Formats: sequence, structure tokens, C-alpha cells
Amino acid sequence: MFNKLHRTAEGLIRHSGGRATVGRIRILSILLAEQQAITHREIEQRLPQTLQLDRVTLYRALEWLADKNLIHKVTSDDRAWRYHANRELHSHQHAHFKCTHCAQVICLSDLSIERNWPLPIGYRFQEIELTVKGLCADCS
Amino acid sequence: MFNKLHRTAEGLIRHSGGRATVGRIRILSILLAEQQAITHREIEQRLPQTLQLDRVTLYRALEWLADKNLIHKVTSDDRAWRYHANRELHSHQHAHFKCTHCAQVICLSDLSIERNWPLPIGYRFQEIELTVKGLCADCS
DNA sequence: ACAATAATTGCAACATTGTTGCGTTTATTT
DNA sequence: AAATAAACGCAACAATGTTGCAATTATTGT
Repeated sequence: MFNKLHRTAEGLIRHSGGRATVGRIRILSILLAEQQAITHREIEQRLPQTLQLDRVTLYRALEWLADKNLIHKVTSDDRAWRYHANRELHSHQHAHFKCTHCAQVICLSDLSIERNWPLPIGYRFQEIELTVKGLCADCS
Repeated sequence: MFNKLHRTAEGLIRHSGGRATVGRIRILSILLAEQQAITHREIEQRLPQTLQLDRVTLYRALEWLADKNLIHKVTSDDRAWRYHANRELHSHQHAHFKCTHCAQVICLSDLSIERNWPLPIGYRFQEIELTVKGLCADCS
């Protein structure tokens, strides 16, 4: 079943017009297999022994994937980006939940956010970042 | 008029049951004088030549002020906390705006955020972080 | 005003996350 | 299989923040 993800990942990457390197494919597979948004560190840990990537390569691959809209970055309060695969109809405009105890981050995908926020005059809206904090089911 | 802020700051600090040190008073004065949420670095720059504080001291003072609810921290996507003085009736549950061009951060204080977010079963709500991103009046 | 003491500070050293330049390797094209 | 452009890995760096510990300072009690 990992093979399936692997092939999905490779297809998505080729479709975006980039090189299908082992690293990119593996990283995207990992993110596709994950329900939550995970950090750079957690991605590294999920890489097999046989394919340890340099930190820089990992960052660059993630940046590329985000550019191509295959994944998206989630801001957090611990100074670490978290990454999550973009499923289709998974709009960018959605909220995230972060557990203040175990630091787990999930997407609250059913929360659609209206974009008509009343900004001061002259200000222009681009996007929104919304994180609800609290305790997840395991920690509460 | 800076004297007034100074005295206000000192009063707030004493009222919170901590030592009214020059550093704390100055830092709080600076934050009280500021409309926007500013970074550690920006606070340092606003310190007078005669009172340059160590980075560690600054961090610890800010942590203490936040603990006492005299200021609050704002998460951002550039891995740097921003700090803002708590005016009364300035609830913690409000949104922030960050300009994607000049990185200015302001509080959208009239945006009250409902706290009834539909979380998955077993999850418990604590607080919310909402940042609207876009261009400020100067940059758009 | 002064000594005692407990809180605060500054220094040095470290941790983490992320970035840049550059020479080498690799995926793709021909 | 060779050419070529993209991707990689290394080393070095930058920024933000934290920890331990000895020195300093604000407050308290006399």
C-alpha cells in the first residue's frame, strides 16, 4: 500500500512539471500518508535508513512542493513550520487545531472561513491563518 | 509625556507584585507607547543608549510581563514573537493583521472571535490565534 | 540609613530552525 | 550514451530563543 502512495506522489510531481527525484517522491508519500501536519523533524524521522536526506535538501523539496501547491505550510507558535499534503477540495482557507500539550496539529477542514474581514481603510486582504488551541482527545 | 507612560508602567508592575526594575519599566513603557505589536529586536532598538539590556534579560522581562498579563505575545510566520501591551477591555481573543510586505503587525481589536468552534469529539477549546494577512495601507 | 535576602541581571555557551553559495551528482532529453 | 539543466550535499552562516551560574540590585526589616 505504500507503493500506491509512492505512485500517487510520483504522478503528482511529474504532473507539476518537475523532476521526480527519490527524495521528493518519498517526502510527498510521507505527507500523503499523514493525517496531521508534521514538522521537518518528523518527516526526517519517517525517512527510511536507506534514504537520509540532508536538511537543506528537505527544506528545498518542501519549498518546491509548496510552490506547486502539492502541500501547504502551517505556522505554529514554536517557530517550526508544519507541512501537510493538499488533498483536492482542501482549500487553503481553513483552520488548524494545535494541542497545547502534545503539540499535535490537525486541519479543521470543515471550518470554512469567510474572507470578508473588516480591515481598516486602504488595507487589502490576502489570506488568513487561524489556529485554535486547546487539548486534543488524548490529552484532555 | 514619556514620564507619564513611565509612571503608568511602574504602577502596573508594582501592582502585579514584582520588582519595579529599570528594565521592566522601560520595556513596558515602550510597549505602551506603541500601537502595533513589535518584535524583540524592535524593542531593543527603542531602548536608550544609556540602558542597553542583554538579550536574555529582555526575553525574561517579556516573559514575566506576559505571565502577569500586562502584555501578550503574537505568533507570526517569521519565527519571531511580537509583543503588545494589554490595554484593558482588550481581550486576548482578537485577531491580528500582518502586512506581507512590510511585516507590520496590528491588532484588529474590533474583531471579536466567537469561541464556539466545532472541534472533534473529546477536544477541548483553550484559545484562538487568528492572523489576517494582506497589504497595509502604506504598501498596497 | 544599613545590612540581609531574595529576585533579577549579564555572560557564556548552547539548541533549534532555517538559509546561502558552490561544487558535485543525477534525472531527463537528444 | 552523452549533454545539460535541475537537484543535491556540504560547509558555513544567521536569527531566535534557552539554560546555568555567578554577580548585581530592589526590597524588607531593623
